Amino acid sequence: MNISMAAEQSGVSAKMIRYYESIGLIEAADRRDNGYRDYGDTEVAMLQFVRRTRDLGFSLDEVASLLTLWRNRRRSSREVRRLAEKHLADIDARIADMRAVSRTLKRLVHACHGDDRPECPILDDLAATPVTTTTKHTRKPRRARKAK
Amino acid sequence: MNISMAAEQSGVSAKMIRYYESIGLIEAADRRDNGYRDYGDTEVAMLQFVRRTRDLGFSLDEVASLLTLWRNRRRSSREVRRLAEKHLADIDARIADMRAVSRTLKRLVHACHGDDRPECPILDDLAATPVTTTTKHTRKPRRARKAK
DNA sequence: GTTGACCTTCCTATTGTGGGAAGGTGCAGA
DNA sequence: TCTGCACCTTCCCACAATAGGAAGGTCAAC
Repeated sequence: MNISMAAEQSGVSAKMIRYYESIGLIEAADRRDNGYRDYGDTEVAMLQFVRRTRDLGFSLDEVASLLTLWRNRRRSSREVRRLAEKHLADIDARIADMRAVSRTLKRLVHACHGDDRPECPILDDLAATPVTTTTKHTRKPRRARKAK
Repeated sequence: MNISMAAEQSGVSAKMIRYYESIGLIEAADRRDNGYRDYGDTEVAMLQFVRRTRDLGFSLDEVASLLTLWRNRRRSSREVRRLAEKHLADIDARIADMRAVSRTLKRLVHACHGDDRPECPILDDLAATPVTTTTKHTRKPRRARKAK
C-alpha cells in the first residue's frame, strides 16, 4: 500500500513516516518500480507501535530502544520495564512541577479581583516572589503527544 | 552594570537577555562608549519579572503581554486575570493528560515481571491498545521551566 | 605588554512536527 | 490521446526557547 494509506492506518502522518525513516528510527521501506514506498501489514503494525509509544510520551530515542526490544525475541523484560520506570519517574516529576505551578497560579487568580481597577496581585507577585519548585533534578522537556 | 552582573542578579542568562532584546521582548539596553550593554536596577527588576513569568510556564508571547500590562499604570486587572486563567486552564489540561499517561505506565510496569524472561505486557500493550486521553482540545506544548 | 576575564555579533544545534515548492506518476473522464 | 487531479518524490524552511561556540574587541591587573 502507498504511504498515505499506511499513514491513515497507523495514525502516523506520511511526513513523519518519511522522517522516521530518514533518521533511521524505522527501516527504509521497500520501493516499487515507480519509486513509491510500499507498505504491508507488518510495517503498519510497527508504525502503530511507534505511534502508541510516542503517545505515551517516550522520546524518539526511547522509541528506538523499545523497537529494538520489541523485535528481539530473546530480550529480557527487565530492560523494558527499566525503560518504562525511568520514563514514568520523569513524567511524575514533571507532573509534580506543573502542579506546583498550577497551585501558584490558582492562588494568584483568586487573589486578583479582575475588574476595571489596575491593582493586581498577579503582577505584584510576578515582580517579586521567587518560584517554588518541588524537584531539584534536571527535567527533560519530553511530553505526551497531542490528543487527536 | 555589565550584562553578566544583570544576568546573575535576575536569574536570566546573558545569552537569553540578548535574545529577548533581539526579538523585541525587552527594550534595547543602553550602550556604553565601548559598546557594552549597561543595566540598572530598573532593568534588572524587569528581567526578574520575565524570569518569574517564564518560571510559571507562560510563553514568551504571554510574557510580552504581561510586560505591557505591568508597565501600564491604567491597565485593568481583568485582562491580567484573564491571561492567567487561560494559562492555568492550559496547564491543568496538560496535567490531566500526563496523569492519564502516568496511570497507564504504572499499570504496565506493574504487569511486567521485569526478569530474564522475554514475556512483557508493556511491549504487548504498545503493540495493541489505543491511547486513552482525557482532553479533546488541542494542547499547546508550553511548559514550566527547569528548576534551577 | 601580556594575560585573562569580560564583552560583541553571528552561526549552529536541539526536538518533533508541519508547510510548501518543484517535479514525477497514475488513473479516470472527455 | 489529452487533460486534470490526486498521489508520490526530495529538499528546504519554520516553529519555541535555549545552549554552545567561534572570531574578534576591551579592560584591568600584573
